[in-house]
Amino acid sequence: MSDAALWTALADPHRRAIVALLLEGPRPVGEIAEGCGLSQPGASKHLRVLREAGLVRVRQDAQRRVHALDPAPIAALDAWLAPYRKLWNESLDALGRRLDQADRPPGPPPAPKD
Amino acid sequence: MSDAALWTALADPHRRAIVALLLEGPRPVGEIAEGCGLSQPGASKHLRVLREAGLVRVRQDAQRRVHALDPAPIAALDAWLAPYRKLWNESLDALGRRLDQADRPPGPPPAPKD
DNA sequence: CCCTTATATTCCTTGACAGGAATATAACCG
DNA sequence: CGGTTATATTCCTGTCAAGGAATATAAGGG
Repeated sequence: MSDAALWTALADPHRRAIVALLLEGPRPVGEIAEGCGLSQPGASKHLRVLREAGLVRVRQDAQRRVHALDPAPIAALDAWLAPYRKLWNESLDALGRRLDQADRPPGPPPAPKD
Repeated sequence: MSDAALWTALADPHRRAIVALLLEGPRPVGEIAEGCGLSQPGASKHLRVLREAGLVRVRQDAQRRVHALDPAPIAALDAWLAPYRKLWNESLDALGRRLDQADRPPGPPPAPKD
């Protein structure tokens, strides 16, 4: 639930692989294990972490437990990212301006760079 | 540089704090340490990780080493996030539809979306 | 040059976590 | 109920990363 849990959940490459796999659709544990080259207990444990981070939800289907992505935490990540995205766009702008200048070397220097 | 380095760098809460602080502007190590409640060596070590992940770049100013965010990895994160964002938007749509239906239980189901 | 400031690195200890093997639990089927 | 499939949990072990203390390096100032 906490922000920290989300980050630590996604810090593991196997768990990112699981998440990527689940993007294609819900899957039972067995398929996830096979699809990611994990042992069954391994998959189970990773899924637990993902579940506790809220990234995944489970639906019981007979003996199978079908796991699916929960979009909410993704939104949280997106929100976290937002302020930085601004920074990134600004820097693209700056790059654009710099390339622009490169075309016409002479002229008044805009502002001291550093 | 690798994707993994980026995730593990951001997995640590102190490092996320540093990144958040640097969002407000470049800072020398000392200020970062103080601003995040870290020891000086602690800050130095975390900054190293961030640097190796490409999240931060350094400019030398006399004895001080001024650290600033590098926007590129943020863009990488954004790219990673993109496919999931679609999922998230779809789910918002679905929620909207469901609420819609709840208003008028009977009636012909709306046309398949896509 | 010595001294001070600013930062980096090393060493060490501790705690978290991943993976494997074995076992426990749960749901279904005859 | 006994057996079978599907999944979860436990125990153990090794690895790795974080934090603290001490020290090294670098740059500047008198």
